[in-house]
Amino acid sequence: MYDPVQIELKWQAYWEENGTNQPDLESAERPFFNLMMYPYPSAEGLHVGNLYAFTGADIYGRYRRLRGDDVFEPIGYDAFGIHSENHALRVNIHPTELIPANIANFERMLRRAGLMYDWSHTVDTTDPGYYRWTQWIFLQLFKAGLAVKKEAPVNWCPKDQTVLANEQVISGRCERCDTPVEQRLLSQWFFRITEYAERLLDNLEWIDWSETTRTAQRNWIGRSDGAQLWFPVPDTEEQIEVFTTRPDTIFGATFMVLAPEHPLVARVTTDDRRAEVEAYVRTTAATDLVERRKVEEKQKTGVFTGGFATNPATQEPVPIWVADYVLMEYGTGAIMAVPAHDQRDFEFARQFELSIRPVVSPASTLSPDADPAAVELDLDEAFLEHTEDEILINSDRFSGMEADAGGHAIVEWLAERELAELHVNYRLHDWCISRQRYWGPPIPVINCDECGVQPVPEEDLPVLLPFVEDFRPDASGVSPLARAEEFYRTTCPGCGGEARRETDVSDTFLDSGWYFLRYPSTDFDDRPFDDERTRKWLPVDMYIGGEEHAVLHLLYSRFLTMVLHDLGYLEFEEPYHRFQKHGLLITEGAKISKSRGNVILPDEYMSRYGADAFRTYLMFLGPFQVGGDFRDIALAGPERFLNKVWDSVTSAVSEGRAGFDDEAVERSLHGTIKKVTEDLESLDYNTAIAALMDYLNQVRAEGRVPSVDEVRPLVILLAPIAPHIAEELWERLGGSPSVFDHVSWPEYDDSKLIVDELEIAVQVNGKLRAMVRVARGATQEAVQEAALREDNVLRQLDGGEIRKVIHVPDRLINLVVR
RNA sequence: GCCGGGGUGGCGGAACCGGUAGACGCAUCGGACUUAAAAUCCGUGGGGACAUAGUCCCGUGUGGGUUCGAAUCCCACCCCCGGCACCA
Repeated sequence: MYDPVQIELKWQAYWEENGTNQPDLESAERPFFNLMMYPYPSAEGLHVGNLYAFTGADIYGRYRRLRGDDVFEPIGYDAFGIHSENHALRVNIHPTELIPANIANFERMLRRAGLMYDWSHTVDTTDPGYYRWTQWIFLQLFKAGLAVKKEAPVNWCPKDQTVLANEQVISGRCERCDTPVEQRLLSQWFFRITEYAERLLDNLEWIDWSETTRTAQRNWIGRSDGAQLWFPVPDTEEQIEVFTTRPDTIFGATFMVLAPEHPLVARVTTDDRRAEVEAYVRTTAATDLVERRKVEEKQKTGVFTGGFATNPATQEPVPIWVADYVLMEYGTGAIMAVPAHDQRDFEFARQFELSIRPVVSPASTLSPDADPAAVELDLDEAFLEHTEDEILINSDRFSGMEADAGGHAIVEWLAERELAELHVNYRLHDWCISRQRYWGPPIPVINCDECGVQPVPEEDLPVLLPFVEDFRPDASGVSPLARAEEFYRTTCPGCGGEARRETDVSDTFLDSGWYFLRYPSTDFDDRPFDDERTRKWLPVDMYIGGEEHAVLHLLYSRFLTMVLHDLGYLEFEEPYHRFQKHGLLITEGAKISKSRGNVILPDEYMSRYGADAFRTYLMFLGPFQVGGDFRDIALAGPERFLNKVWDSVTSAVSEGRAGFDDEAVERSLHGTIKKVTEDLESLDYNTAIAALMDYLNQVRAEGRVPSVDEVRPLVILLAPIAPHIAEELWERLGGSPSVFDHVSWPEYDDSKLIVDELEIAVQVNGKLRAMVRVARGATQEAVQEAALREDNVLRQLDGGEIRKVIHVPDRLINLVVR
């Protein structure tokens, strides 16, 4: 009988010895780079969710290989970062010890899962030979003016006295001690990704990605078209700049609101209001961002500054308020408030009894003889929706105009006085890459009192992460590296004087932003990526990964690729030809997580059923791109299926019959090849497996022993999904190993799919009443004649007159009597 | 609130462009083999009515609509999952 574990060990050893999975990176003729998102090597080991994703990607790679491509399928480890560091803190083992052990464990598990990895080209982001080039990329951005240092708020836990990453703040509280988190201003490094916002958005039009992923990126970049407007502050030189998507509503701007951090707050505040305003600003600063943005508590807060600005359209003075519902990091940090047409402004106006002036209304709701420049309206809530016939009202000479056109006219009119211009605003922020942590690549700059910020010379890279026994973040709010004197004390590359190294490390997303560029070039240690290798293998042909990275990782890696392209290092500006997301694996209807205690260990299942059956099951339980429900009882199906495949092929071999003696089986074979080919191409693995099961059921019908020719194609079609058993059976069929080296994908013949006679559905008034056998391509007359010979059809017709006949050739006929 | 995905037997899920709903598999039940069990094989398999083969009615979240014909298209609504969220 079939012993999966033995066979799997045999073939894994064969692949390893013969370099089966290592394409010749120099001379491959049809290079195909099949990439999957590399994992973070957790202490728990390989998660079934990881394996689900890798298996799905691997099947596609193996399929391409059988189609004749030279497939390069590498794997690596995203081993730096907060995840790894936090885990090290929790178990109190130094990451330099913990991470290599985790990686070794991962590699062991990955090797037994039958993945087509080229183990001679792996990447580990914590290897100095890798992060040297991560630092190099930082330097290229620095030199191009795309890496800048500026002040930004960070999350600060006053009890633990440490900086927290956003991921560590759970509903405004520290994940460790539950203390409400505060904001602190720190000087940090940013990559100016906003410079690339438009290009990142434009290219989404043509890259071959899942639609949902492109939509997610579009939303994240968040382009808004509108106008920049300036509200002068009387008796000063100041103007308050605002961004709005509704310049058409400017006549309804009855007050202004500044974010508490806005630089003009102090300037516009009058002396009698100053104490109150400052108190408000201080309170806001002490509240964390997450808490501050909770929208559920509808109560708006804010204070009047005592100051006024001039509405450039009405020339009326409008009061200036400060409120935390205006965010400094979006737009200009100041708004013109139009309570009649913005729900937030409306609520604020109601609460503080500010005036509300409607300026847009559907024409149909106004009385025909009313003057649109003087309409009285009482609103219960802001009027937001757009109607076909909306016109401007109470807007001086623009009243009566269609709203959109009116908005344009208003901007043009104000532009003459340099008080307005059209403007595009993005939700996307610059990418903060500084981390006040230990476990990451040190940011390669040196601060000199004389020369200022100096980049580390490229020949001095890598800046090694020193071993620091106590890697805990501390009260200072700076990286633990700031306590390592032998690390930060250095000399200035400019003047040679005493200087201090940057002690922050960079974000993990910088490590993962370029790892795919490294894979083909891991054998070069004097360059991040070799030009020739890169030209041959990149951009990535197929990238499969989780939707959770739809924005951050996929956006950052697109950005870095564009920058490296602009700097002349890469010929392409988009890193991935095709990206497909995979679905989420759940179990018994619930999300898989450690806290639920329903984590599934692939190791156990692979020992019990073999990697092939486990792979087959994972791909069979639902559509790969949607996900599915893991129930271990259902593993029995794929296990039986592979057993039957084994049984059929081995008995076919011992009987040794060739050819096709059953026309129906041959036809079914061609149908199966067609179906499986199409399904693998579109990643519909569940239905591909169903088609293989179906075919097997047919060749085995009534205890039949199939011929060798009937099962040989089956073995090849199965190879991407269950590679070990396919190798073994291929060898037993007399093929020379590896099946992936010596075989081409079966072709189907359309002419073999044609049947002479088929069953046609007969409907009466749209309801199925009978099936009739007719010749293929039978005419409507012939089909109708056959249908009218059926008792049941005649009974349903009940002698009535046939008023209409719908005939779908080779499929259905519908007789309408009514 | 906004964006995206989804709701089909006891369960996981099929169904191209509107054309035989429930492929394939799991579980169940019945049978064969066996001293017995496991494994294996054969059969059953949405609900209901009349009914021995059969025939009819109902049935793809809910209510309407378009059509000869709707799981599929349109309108309104309910629920679930994921992401974003005071974005001006």
